This record gives sequence, C-alpha cells and structure tokens, in this order.
Amino acid sequence: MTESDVLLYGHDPTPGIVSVYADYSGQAWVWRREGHQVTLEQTRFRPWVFARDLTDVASLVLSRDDPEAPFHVKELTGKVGSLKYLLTAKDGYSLRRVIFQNATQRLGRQITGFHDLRGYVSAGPTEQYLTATGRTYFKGMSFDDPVRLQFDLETTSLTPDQGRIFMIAVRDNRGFEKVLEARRSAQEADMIGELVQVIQERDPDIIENHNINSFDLPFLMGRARTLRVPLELGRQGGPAGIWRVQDGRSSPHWAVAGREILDTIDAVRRMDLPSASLKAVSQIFGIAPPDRVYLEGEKITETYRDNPALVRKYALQDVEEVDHLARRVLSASFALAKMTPRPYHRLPYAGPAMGVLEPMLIRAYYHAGHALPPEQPYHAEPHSGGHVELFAEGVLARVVKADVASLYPSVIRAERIEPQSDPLHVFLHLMDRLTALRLQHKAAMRRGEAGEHQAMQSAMKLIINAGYGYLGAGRMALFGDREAADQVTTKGRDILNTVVSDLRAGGVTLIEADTDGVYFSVPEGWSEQQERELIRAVDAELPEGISLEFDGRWQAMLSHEIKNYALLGYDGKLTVRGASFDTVRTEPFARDFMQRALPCLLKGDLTGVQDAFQFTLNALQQRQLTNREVATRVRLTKTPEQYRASKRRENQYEAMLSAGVPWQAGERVYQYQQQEKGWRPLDGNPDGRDYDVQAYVQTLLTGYVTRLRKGLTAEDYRQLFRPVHEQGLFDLPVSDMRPVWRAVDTSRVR
DNA sequence: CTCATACGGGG
DNA sequence: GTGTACGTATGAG
Repeated sequence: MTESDVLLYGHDPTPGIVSVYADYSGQAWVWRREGHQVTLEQTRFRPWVFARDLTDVASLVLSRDDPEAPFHVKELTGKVGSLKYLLTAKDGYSLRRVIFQNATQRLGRQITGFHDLRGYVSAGPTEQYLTATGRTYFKGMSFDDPVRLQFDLETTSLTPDQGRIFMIAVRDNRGFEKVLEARRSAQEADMIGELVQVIQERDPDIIENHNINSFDLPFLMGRARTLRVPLELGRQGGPAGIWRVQDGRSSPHWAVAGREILDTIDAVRRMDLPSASLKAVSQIFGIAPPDRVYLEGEKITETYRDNPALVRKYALQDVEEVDHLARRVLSASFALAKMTPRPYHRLPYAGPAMGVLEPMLIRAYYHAGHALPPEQPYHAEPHSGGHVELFAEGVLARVVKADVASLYPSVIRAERIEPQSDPLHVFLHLMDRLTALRLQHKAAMRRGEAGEHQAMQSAMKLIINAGYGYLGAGRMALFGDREAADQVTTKGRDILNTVVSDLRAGGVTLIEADTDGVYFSVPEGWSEQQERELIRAVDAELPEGISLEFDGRWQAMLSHEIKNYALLGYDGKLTVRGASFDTVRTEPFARDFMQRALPCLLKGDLTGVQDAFQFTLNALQQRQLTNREVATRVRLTKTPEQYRASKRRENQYEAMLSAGVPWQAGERVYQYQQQEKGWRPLDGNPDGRDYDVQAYVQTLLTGYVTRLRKGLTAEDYRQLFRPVHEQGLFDLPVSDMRPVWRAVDTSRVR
C-alpha cells in the first residue's frame, strides 16, 4: 500500500515511530523502532497557533521574516475573518501565556485555554509536533511490529484503599509470559517492583488491557503510593512519571513518555455490543478459548486461597484474551494512527470526525500556508436528519431488509458536496481517497491476500462515515457546514423515498424505513432469489454511485415501534432491538419470559405464548422463583450523607436505609420488592422467595406482556393474558388465533 | 415531554 | 508546565 498521499499520511515518510512526547516548550521525544532496535530522537519544533487577528499578541515582538525568531507570524492566504495568522514560537508556553493574559484583560474574564477563546485554533503539543512535521505513527509497520505488552491485576477489592493486589499476569507479543504473585500482603510491594522491572526489561512500545485506564492503572498507582514503591512505566530518556490526560470526560486516561497506553474498552464501547465486558466481548467475537476459566469477581480472592493454580490460569487467559481482542478492535486505530497527526493512544476514544478527520484537514491547511475557516454562523435549529417512517406494526412474515450502501458518503461523493469553507477541497479529496483505499482493501480481502486489509477497510469506513457527521457537527467543527449537511440529508431522503416507492410498486408490504434501510415483508411463496431480484431491480433505478443492497432475511418480525422490533431468523435465532425489549434493568424472570414468548409469537404459535405467560405467572405466584430472579440492578451514586442531605426520596436509597445496610457512592447493588415491605437490598436474602408477588405480576403485565400487544387482536390479547381460571364464556380456542399486523400512517422526519 | 447527569467496566 | 467533547439510559424538572 502506498503511503505517498500527503493529505492522507502527512508529508514526512519517516517509518517506525512508536511513540511521541512533546511539550509546549518545543521539545519533542520521538521513539522509533527498527526491528529489535528502539532509538530515541530528541528534537525541537515550533509550537503554533492559528489566529484571526493579532490583538492579543500586540505586546510581542513578532518577526515576519525570521522563522527562527522567538516569535514569528506568517500571514496566510484566506478570506476576511478567517484565521489567517500562523503564530509560531520558540517557546509555546510564553506564546500561550501572552495570548491568555491579553485576552483575559480584553474580555474581562479569566482565560486559561483556547477552548474558552474565539478566534484561535491550536492543539496539544504532540499533535502540534505531528502536524508541523507531517509525521505520523507506525509508518511501514504492521500491528504486531511494535512490542505490545498486556498486564492484568487480580485484587481483593475494586478500590485500592480497601484491598490489595495479589497477582499480576503479564505477557507480550514476543512470547513472554509470567504470573507475579503476592500471597502475603508483605510481598505486594516487591511484586509491584517486579512488574516495573518486567516492563523496563521487555521495553514494550504499547501497554494494553481491558479497562486499564479506569481500573488497573489507578489501582496500581494507589497501591504504589501507599507502599511507597516507585512506579516508573515510561521509557528511559523521556520525562518520568505517569499523568492523567485531560480529555474532558469523566473517565480518566493515562499517559507515560515513550509508551502508548491502550485500553481495549475504549474501542469496544463504540461497537454497540450488548456488553463491553472482556468476557462477554470475547465470547461474541469467538476468541475465548474452549477451556476458559470464569470466576466471579467477588469470589476471586477466596478461590485464590483454595485453588491458586486456577486463578493463575484465569489471569493468564485474561491477558491472552486482551491480546486477541486488541488485534481485533484496535487495528482500526492502529491503521488511522498512520494517517492522522495524533498519538495512537488517543484514537480509540477520539471521535472519528473531530479526533481524526479534522486534524488531517488542519494539517493540510497548515502545510498549504492557507488560513483556517472563520467561525460558522450560529444556527438555533439542529440540521434536518434522515427519513424515518413506520409503515406497519405487528407480526409480519417473510421479512427482508435492504439498505443503501454507505448512503451519506455516497451522496457526498456523487453530488460533490463539500464544506463551503474548504477552498483547497481537502474534505472531498480525503473522502475520495479513503473510499478508493477502502475498496482496494476490500478487494484484497476478497482475494484472500495476507495483510491487515480488514483493519484498513474498517478504519477507512469509520472516517468516511464520519464525514457527514462532521459537516453537521455544528460550531465545534472547524470545517463544519450546516448547509452542506442539509444537502446530504435532503438527497438521502430523496433516495430513500425512491427506494420505498419502488419496493412498494414491486408488490411487497413495507414495515419500516430508517435513514438508509428498509424492512419489508414479501408475499407468500417468494423465494430468496425473488427477494434479491426485486432489490436489484430497485437498485438499477438509483443514481450512479448509489446502490441498494440485500441486508438479510428473517422468517418473521414483530414491529413494535420505530427502531423497536424482534426478528426471528430462519435458523430460529431471535434478535431484539430497542429499549422496549431489553435493557440492563430487565429482571431475569422477565428476560426469560420474553425469550420464551417472542419466538412463539413470531412463529404464530399463540398457545406457546400463552404457555410462556402462564409459566411465568405460575412461577411468580407459586414462588418458584428466587429473589435473585426478580431483582434489578441499581446504582447508588450518592453517599449516605449526600442522600440524607437531598430533598428527593428515592426507592433505592430508602431500601438501603430501612435495611440498615451501609453503602458507598458508586456501588452497584441488586434490589427487589419484598412482600409488604417494599424495596430491599437483595444481599440479605438472594435465595429467598419473599418477593412481592402482586408487584411482579404487575411488572410482567405492564412492562413486558404489553410488548406483544401489537402482534395480537385486542380480544386475543385480553384472552391470552388472563389468569387461567378466568376462562370466559365466549373464548376462542387459542390454537385458532393468529398473530396480526396493521398498517400505520404515522410518518415523520427527524 | 425536554434537559441534565451518570454510567460503562474492573476484583 | 500536556492535551476539551462517546453514546446512551435514567433521573430531575
């Protein structure tokens, strides 16, 4: 693959950069790997700021012709009002200080950063270095060329002031593997020292774990502080220490000089999976080994006491799983790190638009010596969205989904829509090049060629799809353009409308349309080939560059509300979408009910639906369930003191207080409704059966049974979900009932 | 209903 | 002496 497109990769082809640390004083440390050798280049760069005018730097001596002067200004080509002054300095701290001081005076409020100051664009030091030099990480490297090390702590608690570390599993992608242990508290300090030593000796470029930023590192730092063990995880020659990356979000991120700290959870969280936990995700991706040991968090300490070998195995499997998971979920970020002027560790949690695309746009303007765009005009209204429409609700058979492949990116490229503030046409160039590259990688994948084609193509896709969102991102997006974004959605709605009416003309029953996809039901007797032919025929009518694709087929669908539905595959697999059907708070008994009832409803087996209902009702009434199976998980965010001080009474806290159970802020507990006593913590009696039957029957009826309503006639619904002893005189045999659907005429545009 | 805040996940 | 910004569910008003 060529890395010669300077807009895509930056203009400096230096290979093998594995980590960069820079500061505002203009110093930069660049670590490069060539095979086994890692070299540190200590260098300087000129910190930069794009400015709209020079008012805040009027007190500085600004050179216009000596680019090495303490402060330099270059007037850039650009329109009136654009950021047409590129200020650079030998020492970026002084430049920033002067600007903030003068702006504070001018505006009469404390200015401490560019984020609360209009008329400037700058970046963090490492990003400035990469932008100014045109360098990027990892050029010429594959995912496993850097040394990647994973470590995972086993602890006696979730917080370092209440527990300690008793085990650390550590491995790397060069074959190293070790389990460090501290059976007794007195050995913990030595074990931490040993981890530091392992890291210094194995000298990884990248340190990975799942949730490393919110768990392992804070825990490790907490213990090291308490035990007074020096914790140097960074590389020799660079600034020492470990520091919190200020990224404005609640969860912390950490950085050390010379190594990239990567958290697989950041990448997993944006994948829209039912859970982001390591174990769940590993199973979904099929990377859990067949002999995987699963231990409940709370039981790990006691398991270690009785069976340390099992915990060792568990801990090693954790780090091995992280290695596989990282290869799977971080390779897109790895690929993007070769393109965008940002450190690798930021990419899994940087947004693809502001975090990846915009830095590339800024870099292009920096190198062209062209001004950055002025601020966008303010729009009170959000820009218009996609076409969303529900055509039918209830149970429909023979369901097919068709979608327009990459609708918005295709519209952007086909209609040549670009930000009006992008005279260099960088946006469209990037869209075109990324799409072309994506297609190359997809083709290579299809030919079965070796290499990271899957990672590359998904990385490209990520950024291409971000293009539209970026245009509509509002004032935060430097090159955002509301009108351009509106053009994209307008065209997108036109296309979807065409698809919808052409499909309808093809004789199918439409169910729902959402932005770029349509679910519909085909007439009885249609073969899959006929379904695909219809989609091909509709596709043929679409404009050049836009294509409709077959996206799946199911034996039936329960359409409940827009974006809330259940599908039953031809293989019998049930898929539910939307908060109506399943959330984290869903009680186990209710989840079980839905899993039993939905497939029956979708197959038209209403006897089965009734059985599922009676089964659950019976189980509740006969107290065949335990409290655990009716409990919901709640989170106690306030401390007891905070709660007592607050006005509002909340069930979950009252439950803890009335039971006399202490809690800590942030704690997660299970609670259930106890007979006559209301909400109680589950902990006291998880295997008991003293739950409030009436309350849970009510929950079943109002919270879950109602989700099936759209698939039944009103009479059938009433009859099916009535207690069995209340048989009515005019009841129909259930075996004669059939699920129903009806057309709806609510249409709206988001 | 809309707006704001908290969460995820880790032992 | 680094570095603003995720997506979604629930609670508050």
